[in-house]
Amino acid sequence: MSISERQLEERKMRQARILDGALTVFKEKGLDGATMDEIANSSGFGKATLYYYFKSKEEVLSAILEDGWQNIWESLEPVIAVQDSPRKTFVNVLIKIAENAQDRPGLFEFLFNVPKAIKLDKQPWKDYQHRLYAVIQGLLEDGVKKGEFPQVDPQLMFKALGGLFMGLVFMGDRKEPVTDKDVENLLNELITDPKINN
Amino acid sequence: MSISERQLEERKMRQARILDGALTVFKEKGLDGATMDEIANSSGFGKATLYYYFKSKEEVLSAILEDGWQNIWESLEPVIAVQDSPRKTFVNVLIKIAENAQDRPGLFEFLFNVPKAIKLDKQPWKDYQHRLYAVIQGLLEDGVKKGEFPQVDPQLMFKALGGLFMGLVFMGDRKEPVTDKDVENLLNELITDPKINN
DNA sequence: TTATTATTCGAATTGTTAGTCGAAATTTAA
DNA sequence: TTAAATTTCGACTAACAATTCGAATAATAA
Repeated sequence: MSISERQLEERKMRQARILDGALTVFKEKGLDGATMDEIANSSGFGKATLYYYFKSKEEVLSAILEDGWQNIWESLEPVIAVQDSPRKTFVNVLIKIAENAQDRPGLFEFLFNVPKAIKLDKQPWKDYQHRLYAVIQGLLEDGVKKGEFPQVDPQLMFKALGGLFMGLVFMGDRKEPVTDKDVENLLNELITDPKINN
Repeated sequence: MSISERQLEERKMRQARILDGALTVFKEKGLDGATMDEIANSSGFGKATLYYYFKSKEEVLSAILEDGWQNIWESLEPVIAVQDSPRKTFVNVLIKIAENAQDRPGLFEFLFNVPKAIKLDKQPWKDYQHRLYAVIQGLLEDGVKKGEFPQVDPQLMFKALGGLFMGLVFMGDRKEPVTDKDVENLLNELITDPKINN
């Protein structure tokens, strides 16, 4: 008899616990500043135990990113699958991401910001990231084509919205969920010419 | 007789050389990944010599940032001093920054991106950075007040433009200088509603 | 119960790197 | 020319941190 279902589950719990502690330390001390000793402390295990569950420090980091991106992606799939106008789908995607971010504060900022500081390819989470960005790009392009967005180069819009959206979701002390009103406001604020509104 | 003018100058040259090599290594290996041995190699000195010119690795980094920001700021001062419409001044500021960036490729991306990865306060270059951001904010606010920009929350516009501008200056392989046409395009692309143009 | 397997962990090991030392080479100036 | 000052640098040290070791403890199953 090998390991039981329950045992497997508990193992996953312990791994998650380690990942949680690691995230805390990574965020506080940075990727290099974080030590395995601190991660061990912060997650309530002895240092050597970490190596029972993960091959290396790098693998701990990878697991955080892999897990996180997989979660985002899976929560997004149903939203993307719905056939609707590009603009509505786009708004729903942003809302869903914001929901995720609110569920696990800290994790998502990490997910979106850490990659800049990482070199190694063959990181499986990059695949999720690329898929997400491709979907958003696609929605923007379709939306622009159908006149649902201003006739801006979708690339430009992507970058501008990126900055704005990160600000909305990650900054500030907002505790309430992000609504479609919020996202529509974002879009309107970005593209409204005062000569028309005033 | 103490050190001569020429000697002082040569010393500065050597420091600059070290800073150049350090920048290369920092960009390639990251702040923590960069070793003093590599920096020594890359700049053509022995490791111990680095410590003759700088107290520590951290001081090398500080010097890069301090130098860089000071240069930006000093090149910007005359542009800012000119009394003109906020929008024109704003455009000129962006152009001047782009010029700087083209003069020393690599340095400016570093200047604008590294700060996120740094903790320690009392970094004198932060002062330049804050001054620059304050000026830009001020120009946006004045410009919005005078109707030269769309009636957007200047904070939002700041963030959106930040992303776009970085894209314009740092990405791509563009070798020609950034013109006011480019910047005006940027602004127009961002704020133009298709219902008006088409 | 008892043998086997899974889990835990502090101590030891190993490798890495920032920073120091002391001597040598070079430059300066008298 | 030569003594003092400046500059250079390879080898050494000390600290720190990732990873491994090996033994102990706990859970499982027969």
